[in-house]
Amino acid sequence: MEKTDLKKLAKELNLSIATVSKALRDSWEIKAETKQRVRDLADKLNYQPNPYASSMRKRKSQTIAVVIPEIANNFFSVVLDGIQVIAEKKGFHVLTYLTHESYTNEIATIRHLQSGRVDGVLMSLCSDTADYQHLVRLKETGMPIVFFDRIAEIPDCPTVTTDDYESGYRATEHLLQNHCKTIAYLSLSQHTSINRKRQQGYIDALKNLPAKPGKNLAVHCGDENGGIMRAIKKLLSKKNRPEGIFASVEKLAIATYHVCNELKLKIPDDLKVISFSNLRTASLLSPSLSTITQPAFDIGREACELLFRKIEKKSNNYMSEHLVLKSSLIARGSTGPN
Amino acid sequence: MEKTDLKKLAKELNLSIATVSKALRDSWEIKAETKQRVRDLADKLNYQPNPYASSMRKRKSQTIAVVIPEIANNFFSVVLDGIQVIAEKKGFHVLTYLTHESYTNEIATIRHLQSGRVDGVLMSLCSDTADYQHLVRLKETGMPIVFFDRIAEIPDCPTVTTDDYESGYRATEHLLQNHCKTIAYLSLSQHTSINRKRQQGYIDALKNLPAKPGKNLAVHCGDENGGIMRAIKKLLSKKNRPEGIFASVEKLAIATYHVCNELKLKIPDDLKVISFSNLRTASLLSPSLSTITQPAFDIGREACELLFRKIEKKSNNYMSEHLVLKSSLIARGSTGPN
DNA sequence: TTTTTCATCGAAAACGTTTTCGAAAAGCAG
DNA sequence: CTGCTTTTCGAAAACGTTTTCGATGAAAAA
Repeated sequence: MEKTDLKKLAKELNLSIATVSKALRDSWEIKAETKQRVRDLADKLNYQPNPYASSMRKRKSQTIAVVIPEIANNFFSVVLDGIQVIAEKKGFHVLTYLTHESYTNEIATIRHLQSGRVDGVLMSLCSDTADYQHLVRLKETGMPIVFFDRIAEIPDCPTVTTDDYESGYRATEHLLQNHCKTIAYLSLSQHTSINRKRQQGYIDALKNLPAKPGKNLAVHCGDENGGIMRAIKKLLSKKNRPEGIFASVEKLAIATYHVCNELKLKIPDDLKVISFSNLRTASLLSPSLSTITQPAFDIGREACELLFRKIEKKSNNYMSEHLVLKSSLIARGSTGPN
Repeated sequence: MEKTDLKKLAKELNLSIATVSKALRDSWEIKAETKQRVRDLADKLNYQPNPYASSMRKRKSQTIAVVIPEIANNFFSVVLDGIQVIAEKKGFHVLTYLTHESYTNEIATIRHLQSGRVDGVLMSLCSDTADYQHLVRLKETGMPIVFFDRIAEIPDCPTVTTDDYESGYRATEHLLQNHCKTIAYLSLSQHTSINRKRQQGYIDALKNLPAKPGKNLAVHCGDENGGIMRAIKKLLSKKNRPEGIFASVEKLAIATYHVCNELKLKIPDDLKVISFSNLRTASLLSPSLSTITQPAFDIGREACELLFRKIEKKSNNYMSEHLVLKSSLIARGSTGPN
């Protein structure tokens, strides 16, 4: 069976293409009976309008792009889930692009997105993106962009984040309350917006402590596996190793667990650990992992809804919105007193 | 800055649209010097060809669709990673659709895919899909489809799976060797292809045991959270509860852990557990979880490469290929003797 | 010189929609 | 029967490419 298009329907029905098109879009200029005839045949021949022809004519693609550093990561995959739910509800299609934490990949992807393939972009920066030129250019073409989690500080760009400063503060405070005298802060890179905020929360929490632990131990581990393990092992092998670890991303907490196994360090006795994480199995780990958990699904939902607000009324020049959702600190065994 | 198209470039360069188009595609009919002039201006004006116009004219979209039951799941997100890597290498774009384990969603999605929005489809069925009509119809339009993991038994459709029967057999055998007298098999649904194979492996392993444990305890839990927990709790509350659990998907193992916590059952003393799973934290769980781990990334890669072989030479009518990758059984604490 | 080839380009027709605008027919008032 | 509105439809132009085919002039062959 050949694909059926408007022309075929028109010929079959002795109507013009224009009439068939309008009938299918339920236009008022078409008689009810004609509409029915058209719909019946369209159903019978399983007519599906060609989205590319339609997109070209209407100059909109009914498609959005999601650009994220990685997908094999609970946080991002749950965010994506939230995005998909909203997009589907709006009848939009979702193209996903992975930068794999590579700045050059990010630039190439963003550059491609100028083509008009999508009507809007949802994005989280890769860890070493420090320059926003490519994003500014994309924005200047009129493309609606909403950043989430790892945001770019660009004027008039809506963002969805969590209360990273407060969470960083609370996590550090939590470790201090559990009698850690020295606390190391682990991150992938110092460039990201969230890292700056989380780390600032960490620093300020340390400052406010009456008995200052003094040292500001911030370790930037890079984003590839070998480097991470090495950095952590080095940190934990020092004679004056920290008593607490605050991991700014899940991956670092997992690595810490593995290093502790290797070095025969017992959590939480020898080392207490807390981490930003969306692991659904956090409570089942040995020991269970204390986490600051971000509302990933809601981040996706909200970011997507924000984007659609931009897409639907281009004319909104009221201030760009910055949504901040709350993370929750869940204390578990890895920071426990026992 | 307005978007630049071929017309604009042509006018600027005093050339025809045709010439500009051909120059950009490096056609032999265009003088080298002209090509350079065109490319220079295109770069300067940041020209990006309109993909929809191009797709319409060339009647191919450079896009593939991935249809999966869920994304917030380590297995599927890693598969997606593998797919994306290959697709990007080929210069293709990836549309993802989630069925959320809903058959009606699946039908609607597949129906939409008849529109020609994509050049090929990679798919894993949702758990209660028992009828393949919609897929057969899509295939009959000439759309290349490759199934992975949860496959549809359709003639001439390539598939990528793992050795589910053997793995089911080995997992059961492993529990038997660790002295489980009764073993329950947990699955979401009895409909899926993989479930049939895994369960058959389980059944056959039980049969071959000299001292037959007799009972074939297969429990189909459904796919929503409440039901799963309830089914497992009921199973483990019976006085003659099984000594071993073989979970056919990760989600069921996690639920089992939680139920055991609730019922104060100790793994592996009171109950041994093994599960199909791609959890990266399996070794860090309490106790560490014995798993049959599928090569998710490779499944994605291979499925995508198979799809591209179909897409590139439509004329391949040699037998459809069925790739079977090996899963690996990793024995850990949850089936341990201690 | 005339004819033939070659190199380089442009005109125009697609691809399948959507939309504007005008035409025809039908209804209605006068 | 005339003039007017209303209803229903179709012709045709766009959207931005790609591609076929013919045109042009220059170089090569006769």
